Amino acid sequence: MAPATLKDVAKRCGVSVATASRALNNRNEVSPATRAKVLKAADEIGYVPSSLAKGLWSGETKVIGVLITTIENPFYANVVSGIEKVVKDHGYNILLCSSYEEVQQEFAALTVLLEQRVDGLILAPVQSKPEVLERLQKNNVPFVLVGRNIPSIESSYVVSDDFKVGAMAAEHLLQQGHNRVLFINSSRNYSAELRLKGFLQTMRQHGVELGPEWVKTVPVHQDAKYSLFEALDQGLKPSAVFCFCDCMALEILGGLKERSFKVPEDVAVMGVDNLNVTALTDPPLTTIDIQNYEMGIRSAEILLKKLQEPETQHMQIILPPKLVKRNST
Amino acid sequence: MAPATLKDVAKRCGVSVATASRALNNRNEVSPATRAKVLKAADEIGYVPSSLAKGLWSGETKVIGVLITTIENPFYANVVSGIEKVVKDHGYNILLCSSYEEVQQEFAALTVLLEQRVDGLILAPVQSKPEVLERLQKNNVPFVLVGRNIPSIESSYVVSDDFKVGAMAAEHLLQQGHNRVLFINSSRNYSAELRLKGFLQTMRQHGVELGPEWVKTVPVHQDAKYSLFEALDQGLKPSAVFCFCDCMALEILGGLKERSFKVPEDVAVMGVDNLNVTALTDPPLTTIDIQNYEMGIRSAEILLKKLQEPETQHMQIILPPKLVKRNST
DNA sequence: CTGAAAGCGCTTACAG
DNA sequence: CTGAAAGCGCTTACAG
Repeated sequence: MAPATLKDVAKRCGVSVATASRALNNRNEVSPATRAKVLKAADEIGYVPSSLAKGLWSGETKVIGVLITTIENPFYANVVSGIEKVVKDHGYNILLCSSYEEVQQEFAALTVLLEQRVDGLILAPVQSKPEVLERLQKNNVPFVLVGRNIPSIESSYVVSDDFKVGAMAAEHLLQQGHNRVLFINSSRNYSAELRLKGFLQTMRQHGVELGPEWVKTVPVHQDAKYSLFEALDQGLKPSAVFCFCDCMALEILGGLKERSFKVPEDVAVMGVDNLNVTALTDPPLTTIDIQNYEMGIRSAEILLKKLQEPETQHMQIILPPKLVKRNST
Repeated sequence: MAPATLKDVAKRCGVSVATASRALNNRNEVSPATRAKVLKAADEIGYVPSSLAKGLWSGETKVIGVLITTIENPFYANVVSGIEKVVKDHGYNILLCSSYEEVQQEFAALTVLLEQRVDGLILAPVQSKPEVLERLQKNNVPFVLVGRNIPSIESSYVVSDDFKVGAMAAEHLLQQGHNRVLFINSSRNYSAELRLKGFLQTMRQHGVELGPEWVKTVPVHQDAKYSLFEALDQGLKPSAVFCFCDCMALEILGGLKERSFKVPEDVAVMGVDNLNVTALTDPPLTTIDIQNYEMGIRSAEILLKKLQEPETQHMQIILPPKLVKRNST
């Protein structure tokens, strides 16, 4: 049985759909008696207005698309949670899509989001190429990048100072006496590029030149520990491992355990994201806090502003990273 | 600028909207030449069909509502990930809502989901009362419960054998020599009730009678460690703590650390969910695997079946729990 | 204060 | 094979 319609409500209390609509939307042209009658009828038959019909008319769906790599990464769970907190208060809902770090899936998800006529979009793009954003611009959908920027295109974004993240890690590890540092990096998104750049440059400034064998890019859908194993099997003897994110750092912790390395005595490990659990791992993980939740909050705020005032200038927020020293380094 | 419409496409290549529609939907009444012309025009102006208009016509939105407590709990991240994997392959998308364990927010989210005319719903209900489900039934929306059942109403669900989860924990802890076990439980959802029942009954069967002071219910939005502190401050001397879920167990681990208890020497700890991180905590956490991801998969499969064959009987799946013994007990 | 009518963007009988 | 028309469930000028 199809859901009740406005027509059903109108019929039940003997008014026109126009009047029923006005009564339910609290327009002031309706007499109190009529309004009461309509509300009662609507309640009795459990009427719930259709966002589809409303959206078709108004041009807005009250739905925000959120396109991330995967919600299984607690970093994004934190971000999404921040987004949700903000948009919910303004009557918006979240349509969640995942790219799983695959360009193709990202593109497919984007199509879905456009079909659903989301009012706006918050996304963490898979790669640093502009195709996806160009499509969004072409379709005139307001969007905000979160966590990762795409440098070749003008847009709003909320990111961490990723160059500094890399530099900060290098400085910390150098200070702890490490110069044989393996960098376990993500695939080619811009944040990964910047962190690498900051990391290598800082190492170099301190006289440590790391060849390409010291940088491993983890293939999508693969446990980071295999990248570590690959390095070890190639004869590398890292005294520390710096990971693109805590998720990878946890995998590295697992890999080191498997190969009977002690952390931090044999090998130090550090990550990025300051996930909740990192305070409780064995050993507690040194990491860099990049304000995950805050990123979600800010990106949502910017998007809402764009929705309210379409002429808003692009806004760029770069949050300062903060070292969280624990016992893994 | 509003998105391109079918009318725009039709105008651009000089056909009627009817023909344009048929060409784009691969209906076989269209001549190849016309079809090509239409597809070209659609591509040129970046036409993306409106799900709103389609949905209004067809009565289906291709959107599945997912209503959980919070995506920040990795258990639900796993579940949602499983759901997503299944529904995506069938052209469905996920509208994600959170209740934050509040009845009121759950109800509000439900309204939103109904307004958006989701084709179906997968939810982890906040409490074990039937109001929410009655509303769904009244609105004739197919739904599947995941993780938590509501016993007073006939429905489809995918859950763990929660009584057994509690019993299993009790048996394991008894076997390790514990009879002063503090149960840190969730608020009154049915899984929590069942786990408690299984736990207490098994303890009793082994001659261990635990008074109500040995069961603490964690208030919503509060770190579980405070419930532990409360018990300790009341003079309880637990030799072990069993937690409703790993999230709480992690918080307990934190609390014990804070109060300088050694785990498992001073106090043993165990949780439920077998979250990824539990293998890497200090110490690695003993837990019970309840097949989080699989729950998502199965619940989505059932929902899809209901969508395809509305007359499908209710289906109940009770997955067997499995003890994962690590070093925290 | 209320109703009939038009229209939001689609799809599909119904004619031709 | 193609088009004009009706309708999905709403909202809002336009009359009255």
